Amino acid sequence: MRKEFQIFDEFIKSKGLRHTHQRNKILDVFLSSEKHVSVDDLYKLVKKEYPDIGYTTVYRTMKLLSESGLCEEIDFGDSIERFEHKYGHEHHDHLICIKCGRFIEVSSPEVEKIQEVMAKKHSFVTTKHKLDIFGICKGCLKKR
Amino acid sequence: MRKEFQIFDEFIKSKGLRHTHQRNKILDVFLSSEKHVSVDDLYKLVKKEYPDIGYTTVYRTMKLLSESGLCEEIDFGDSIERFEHKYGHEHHDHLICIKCGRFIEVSSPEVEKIQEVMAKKHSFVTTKHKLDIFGICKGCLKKR
DNA sequence: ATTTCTATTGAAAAGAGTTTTCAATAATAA
DNA sequence: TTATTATTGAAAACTCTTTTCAATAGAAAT
Repeated sequence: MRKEFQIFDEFIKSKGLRHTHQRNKILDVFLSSEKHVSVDDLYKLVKKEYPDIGYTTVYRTMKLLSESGLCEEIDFGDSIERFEHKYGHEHHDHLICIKCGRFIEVSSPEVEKIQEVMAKKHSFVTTKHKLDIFGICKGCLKKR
Repeated sequence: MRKEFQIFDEFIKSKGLRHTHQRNKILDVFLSSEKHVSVDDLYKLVKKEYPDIGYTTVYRTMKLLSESGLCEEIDFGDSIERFEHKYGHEHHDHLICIKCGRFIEVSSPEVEKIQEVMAKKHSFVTTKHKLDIFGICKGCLKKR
């Protein structure tokens, strides 16, 4: 059993919630999709394998997964909520193509430093940051 | 007359659009509010001075201002579209307080460098970036 | 000035995505 | 097995954004 299921089990227990087939199946489908999925994306994926699971349950389960720390709500500025895998994934930033919408996950330890410098300067206690770099990707450049 | 009105005039002309009282008044109110306003925020401000101007017109005028380069649509992740002054304002990043929602505009030339390094690494041609640093501000820290 | 043409306006409706409601059902403890 | 109550799914309600459409008002031509 993947570690993620244990984490979710513990979260469920600690909150006094209940185990359900739906929740397990939704977590399973989420884990097998290594992308940034919206509720609707995930609902469609879930539907393929488990047609009886409703949209609302997917929505609510994703909120629980967020709370449990297994995923994180991200925002690419298109007003659609997406969920990113969090367990076993280092913090990273995004390089987003404004032509095709594809993105690359990148790491830059330098940003951590900037975060700290800014924090000191303005007496903030910082918790996290989000850096999105926009541009045109290799593929889209070729197409021209 | 502020330079912004000239820019807007030129934009209007170049697009074959028309001058209207409403558009001028909305731009005027926007310029006098040095904050990040949502359409609704701005509508309420406009309403105070010009009660006959409708929400839709405010909405549409902000789209025009964005096109003309006088403002930029920004996104603090709360699914509300906000507009930031652009003319006469350097690019900056945000230090956002997760307690009170207030933010500080900060500059960090280092991020530009990171952007370029990332670009080269992944054969991207980058156009811009967006860095939001989250944390707890001075004021909120004191309140504890 | 007046007429003509058509961009603009504001109210209302439509969209799009998110969140809540509620009766039926299913998970857990007794 | 029974009792309790969290969960589910469909539908409705919300919230913010965008479009529609008939009436109005700019701007150009007369």
